[in-house]
Amino acid sequence: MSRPPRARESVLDAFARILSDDGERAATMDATAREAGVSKGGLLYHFGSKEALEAGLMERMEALAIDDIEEIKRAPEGPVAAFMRTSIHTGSVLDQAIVAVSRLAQNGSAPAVEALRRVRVLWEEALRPLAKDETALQLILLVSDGLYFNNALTVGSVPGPQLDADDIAALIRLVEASTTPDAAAR
Amino acid sequence: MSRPPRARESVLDAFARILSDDGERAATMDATAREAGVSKGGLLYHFGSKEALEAGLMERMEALAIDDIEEIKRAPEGPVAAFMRTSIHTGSVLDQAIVAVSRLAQNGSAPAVEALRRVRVLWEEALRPLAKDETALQLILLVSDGLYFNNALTVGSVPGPQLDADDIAALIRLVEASTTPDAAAR
DNA sequence: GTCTATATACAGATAGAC
DNA sequence: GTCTATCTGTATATAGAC
Repeated sequence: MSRPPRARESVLDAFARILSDDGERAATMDATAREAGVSKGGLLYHFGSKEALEAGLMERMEALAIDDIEEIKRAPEGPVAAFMRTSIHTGSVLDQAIVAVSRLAQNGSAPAVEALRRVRVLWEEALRPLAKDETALQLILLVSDGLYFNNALTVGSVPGPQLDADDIAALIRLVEASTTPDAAAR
Repeated sequence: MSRPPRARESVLDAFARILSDDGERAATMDATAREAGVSKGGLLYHFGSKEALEAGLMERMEALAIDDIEEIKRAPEGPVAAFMRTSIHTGSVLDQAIVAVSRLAQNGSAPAVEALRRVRVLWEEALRPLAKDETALQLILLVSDGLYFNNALTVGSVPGPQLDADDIAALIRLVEASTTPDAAAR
């Protein structure tokens, strides 16, 4: 838990940004080094291979997800609403990390698929006590996945389908009404 | 509308299969030619560039989607249930084409993003008359997107989270109850 | 229409100077 | 710790034979 070197963090920032904004093909070690302001040799001092760089990103994503789940549990609007609200593109570091890792997963990285699945299980466990049954729980998670999928399609300068704040609020009310046992009693 | 050459179709089959099963990085022109049983030169006779190959795949996806929507409209179980059921991984050619194009979209292909958006609009238009309001319509589409996202994460031999037939049936009932005006009257 | 051979560019990774 | 220079493999694309 010692503070990590600044250059190492800059490299991870750059790698996540390029993966999420421009896609996996663009996220070369060369482009990552340039964006981070270091040379390719400098990058390779901190991450000895592309695989190691990807592993570093996944580790960061899981740490951010664990923090996020603790925040969501204490959210005044309730965990379900907070979870859904943070599933739209907020531009948060966690958001970016999840989209970045999902790009790796979709290009054949088994460790990335496993890391995403672990995070999904953490969310399931946090939200299960609030859902009226397993089907309701899956509905909440699938809507969140759908929001992420739409975020993830937005590459380069072409925006995907967008929902505004009112749309999201209405969607959260509908999902809560369908999935939580005491929705009518609120 | 003349019948397309067999070799051309084989190439598109192979390209879609590799994109969907192994990811964008694996879907090289070399691997596609090998899988289709033609040489690289042979492939390049039908598709003069990678861009042309991608465009060919998108055209096929949109044609399949248009057919699929007509089928869904006439489904005995109702369009919403039929739409959701075909959103899980059925291994259909349309399924494979959509996952394949979404891999291109997530690697920076603007035409792929636009093609997927056009298909999404077709689904919206087909399902809108059945949803009680716009929020309900978006819920249906987002759950479908979520199912696709989970399919899409399944690369190589690592399976993503899976729902069995009973889970899907329960999910369809819950979504229909939340989104269609006459659900109680059934 | 389909093939082989080849040109050009760029990826990941190594060696070794500073 | 960070750099430059370089090796090796592989991607897209072209040229031209059959």
